[in-house]
Amino acid sequence: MAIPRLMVVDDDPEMRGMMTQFMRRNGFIALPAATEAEIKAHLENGRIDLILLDVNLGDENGVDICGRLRKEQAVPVIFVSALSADHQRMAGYEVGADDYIAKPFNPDLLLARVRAVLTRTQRTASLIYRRRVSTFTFAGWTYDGKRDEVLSPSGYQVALSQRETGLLKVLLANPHIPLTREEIAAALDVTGETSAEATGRAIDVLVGRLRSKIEANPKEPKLIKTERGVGYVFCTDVTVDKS
Amino acid sequence: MAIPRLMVVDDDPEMRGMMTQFMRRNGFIALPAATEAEIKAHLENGRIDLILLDVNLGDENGVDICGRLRKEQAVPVIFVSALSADHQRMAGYEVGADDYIAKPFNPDLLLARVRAVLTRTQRTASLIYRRRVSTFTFAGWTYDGKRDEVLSPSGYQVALSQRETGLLKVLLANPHIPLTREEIAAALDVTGETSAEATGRAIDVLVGRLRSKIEANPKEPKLIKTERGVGYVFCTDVTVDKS
DNA sequence: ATCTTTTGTTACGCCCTGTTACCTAAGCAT
DNA sequence: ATGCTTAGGTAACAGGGCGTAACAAAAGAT
Repeated sequence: MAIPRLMVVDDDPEMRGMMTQFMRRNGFIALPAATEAEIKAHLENGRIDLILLDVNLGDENGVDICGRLRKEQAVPVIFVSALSADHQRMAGYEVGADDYIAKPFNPDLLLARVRAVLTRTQRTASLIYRRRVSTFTFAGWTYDGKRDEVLSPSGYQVALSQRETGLLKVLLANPHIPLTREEIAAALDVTGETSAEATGRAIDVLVGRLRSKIEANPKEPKLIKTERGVGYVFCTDVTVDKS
Repeated sequence: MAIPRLMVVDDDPEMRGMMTQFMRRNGFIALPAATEAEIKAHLENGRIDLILLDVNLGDENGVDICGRLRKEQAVPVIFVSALSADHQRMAGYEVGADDYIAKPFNPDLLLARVRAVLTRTQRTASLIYRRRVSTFTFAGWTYDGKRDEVLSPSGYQVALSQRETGLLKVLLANPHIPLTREEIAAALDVTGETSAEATGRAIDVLVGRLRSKIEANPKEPKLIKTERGVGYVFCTDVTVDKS
């Protein structure tokens, strides 16, 4: 994909310049901004893949700005703060920040988080538009990419519901990558398996149903593992035979 | 196909700009408009594939405008409204809106709806104007494009009713594309097989009858699949031998 | 006019899917 | 270890979508 375009928002000129330079030196396009007006200007002037947002912007509050941004468009935001107090962290997450990092930060850690958020959002995007018909193989199982059924290692046909197939597709597209329930729900909605906003424990139940069909022992899942506090991972290699 | 050209109609400059930018960033051509005059100007200056229309346009009412637009030309319209009241929603649909979304909206959801409407209208258009007489082959079956019968893979003649033939034509014209019951009904009426507005479960029954004639095992359809909550798909490649 | 064929409607039942509730397992502090 | 708290598994339930048999209405055919 194209070079990621970041926006660095900080009212302290020195910090702002430092971070901008740092991100540029590491291969990103970085645009500095100090005020909400500048943020908006940048957002209107071109694609922005990620915002590094200082929590403390003098008169303006970064958390509030983030809240407003997230209501309008889905730009990923990483909070940067000099105050590593936990309640701040919480406030940030509730508004919909994608991550949080405290000043002074380890530059490598910042890079890692930025890349993580970028690949995460990229992932969902790639997931959404992936519609190719291919045959997938995992742990002896086969899925032909279109039918609502899988072939077990012993060659048995196992019928899946549409929703289960959708979940399987999402997992197959993201092997070894832990997916949150929100990501799964979003992918299922957009890929058009069915509509319906995911509320409550729907994903848990769905995972359970799929496990009961493709796991040898659903009590001890080998394919779809639970990442406690995070979500689910499909922890098997997947080979794709394009057709 | 060409890049879709959208028109964003909203009297709030901020909202208008934001939505315009957002659609542009996602690969569309987006033209902002605030008044009915601007709408008309844009419509006259070039092709418009879809209008995102704010319901509340100060003095003018979006619903009224939509009604006038639809009388003149068949531009798809998605309503955007800050008021998610149901009667508003209904009013929108009755005028002929193609979809409806409430502010503040999930950007991904908006994108999904826009894409859905665009492919839907593109599809029906191709469906309506396809009238050529050709011979179609699918999964060993043959349909000569005019008679009310098909030849089975083993060469048997299977008589179809007019309505069943119409459904088959619609499906043949749209392989691998899920069609809603409304789309099917509309296509059946427009292609002139018979008239009659589709009410209730007519399409379901019709699909069932066609399945019983051309599916080896109607209980496990291989040709006409059900897309739960959506409609039906003809999931077989179709070859067309022009005559 | 009567019979036959086509086509839409209704009703019933099955299956899919999200919600709820309860229980167990995993952390965590003491 | 023991008890407490919370996340996750899952059975049971409910609502709704879909297949389809049976009926009714409409259109031809004889």
